[in-house]
Amino acid sequence: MPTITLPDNRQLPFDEPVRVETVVASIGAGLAKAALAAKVNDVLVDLSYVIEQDASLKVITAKDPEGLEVLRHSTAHLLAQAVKALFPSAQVTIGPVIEDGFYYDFALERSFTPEDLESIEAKMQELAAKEYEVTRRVMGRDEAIAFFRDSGENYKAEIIEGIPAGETLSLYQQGDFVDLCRGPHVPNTRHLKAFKLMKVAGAYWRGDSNNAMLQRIYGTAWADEKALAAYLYRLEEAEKRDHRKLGKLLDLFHTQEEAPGMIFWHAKGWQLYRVIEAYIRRKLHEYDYQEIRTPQIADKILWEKSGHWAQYREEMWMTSTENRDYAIKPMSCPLHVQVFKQGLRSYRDLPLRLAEFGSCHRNEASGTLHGLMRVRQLTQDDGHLFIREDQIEAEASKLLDLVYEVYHDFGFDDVHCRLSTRPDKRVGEEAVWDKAEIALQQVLERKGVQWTLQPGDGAFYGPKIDFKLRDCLGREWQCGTVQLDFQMPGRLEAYYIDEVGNKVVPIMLHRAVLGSMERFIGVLIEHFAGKFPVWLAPVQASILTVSDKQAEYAQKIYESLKKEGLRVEKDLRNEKIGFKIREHTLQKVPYLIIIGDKEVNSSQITLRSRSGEDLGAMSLADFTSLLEKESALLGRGKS
RNA sequence: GCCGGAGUAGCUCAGUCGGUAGAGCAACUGAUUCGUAAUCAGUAGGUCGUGUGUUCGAUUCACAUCUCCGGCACCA
Repeated sequence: MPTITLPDNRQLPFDEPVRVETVVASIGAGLAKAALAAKVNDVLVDLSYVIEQDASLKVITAKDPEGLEVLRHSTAHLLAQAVKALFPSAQVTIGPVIEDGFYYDFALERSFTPEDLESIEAKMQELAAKEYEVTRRVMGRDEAIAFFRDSGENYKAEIIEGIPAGETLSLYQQGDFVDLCRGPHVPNTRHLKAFKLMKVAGAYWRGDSNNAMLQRIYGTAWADEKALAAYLYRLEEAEKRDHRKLGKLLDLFHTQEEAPGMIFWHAKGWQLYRVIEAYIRRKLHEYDYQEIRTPQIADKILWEKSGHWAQYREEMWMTSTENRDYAIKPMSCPLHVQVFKQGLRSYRDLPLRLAEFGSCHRNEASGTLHGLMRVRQLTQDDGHLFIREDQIEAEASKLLDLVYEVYHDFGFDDVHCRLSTRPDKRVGEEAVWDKAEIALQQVLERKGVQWTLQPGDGAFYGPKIDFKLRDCLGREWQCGTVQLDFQMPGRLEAYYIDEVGNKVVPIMLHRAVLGSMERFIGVLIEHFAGKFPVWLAPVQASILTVSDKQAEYAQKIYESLKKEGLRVEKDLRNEKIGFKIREHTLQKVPYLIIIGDKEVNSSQITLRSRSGEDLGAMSLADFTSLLEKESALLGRGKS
């Protein structure tokens, strides 16, 4: 005799076990039409689920986040159904929901073409319109294996073989299409309307590059056409922020075939770079670092000792001369250890904080290169702290402060923090790893920052905390990192003398705040969509004359602003003022200074903001103090 | 590295079912001196990513290769 409690605390008594859809129908016809699934005692279930005991019930529609997930998941099934209809020899594998959509992986002897995608999508529309009931049934594990083997679905059978014997599995059927799935699913394909197939790509079976490559079709699905259109518009807008596009448009940098994965910084991009570098230098000073500079290349022997050769040989660039092999440095840590090792170190010297804008070369796989985000020559805002064991917490904690402070100054408040633990390929004893992982976790917990665990993702010498920022399409890029290392100083024979005269191997904290300068600038460009705040903007103001007559006065203004240390450009061309404004606005210059006869006569300037606002006439002194005030805000104010 | 797509003027792109290519913007020249997002006219500009092959003839077809784009794997 279940009594069902609705979210508004209304109670519905039933005489016997009842299907969710029956309950929903008794609430109202409109709701019954919109219902996709339900939460019974907070567990997401199908509408066909039978409630036997007293329970709470919440009906899920496409308006709920869970409803959207169900919708997307069912759309993935619809995709598989359409593919099977058009390509009977295709085998289905998995089709999960992802952010903003779903994908489904298929095994097929040939590749899907973009044209195939169109016909598959049309088929999906056609199938959805048939308003198939989506039905659920359970099957024993062994029976399910046989079922999928018989239908030629070997990948599905393999998945089920990984499930413990004796378990029962749920299968979902719509028309003649059956798929193994945990569910829940929409009750009828008529709910699937607003979807679009986005792209086709290769993906390894079970995510392992030793396995066969499957064909993955990505799609997106929404509650209605309007939401779908809004999503597509959002993508279009995001593409306009692409740092590669803006890098060209704003004349910041370029890349070319002869140097894949390496950046040619143009004057404006390099100006931006230098401002960021100068900012970091101020922070290094504030946090008691010593900036150093170490060689670009070093004997292979050093890398063998440090462990890099064994772990990362593939990615290291090599060069040789006079029968000696050298590696171009992929990172600075072994070289910083060499600096630490010069002279005899005392426990009183610790913590010793060394920093370097280290130019590193890594032979990244060709398919991974991506604008500024993934390059083969990168500059880390690198640092290594040599510390005693009792200093771990204090130093790691200070690092978190530094990282969050810096990100805040650049206007990033959406930082994803990850703790990565021991990987398969590693050096060092398990007990040391235990200690290191616990230490980092404790620091995170005491700081009270939000973080997630990434098991197996640590560096080969120790666990790490990573800070990730998102690009305009929502892809995450690792920027800052804090890595605890109990291995490398010992491998490279570094030690200090403790209070009682013993030689002790220091612990090393590797850290980068921005990560790679290149990547950080890439994210920064997209974050601001090229509209850099005044302190970062390569050109802070452009001086535009209305006609030739004001050239001399404009030149004077230009000189005095330059003398103030401001980054200004002048545009004295014989062009209409509207044209000049357009050009400099497209260049996203924060302030335009308009000089006409009026300004010459009153010894003033007229100011226009990047957003098109007329800020009126003012003296040069007023303008410089305005810029100064705004620069002091860094990236924390308006952009 | 793997799967798929792409590479044509400085930029954005059109085009050639095999007969050596075109637009807009930019550049250059001239006219215009014009007050808040494009003044007008003219000129010049490309061995169609690279190599090899097929062909009377290749930017177009084939093969190889490089780079880029989207994923996957990787990411000290």
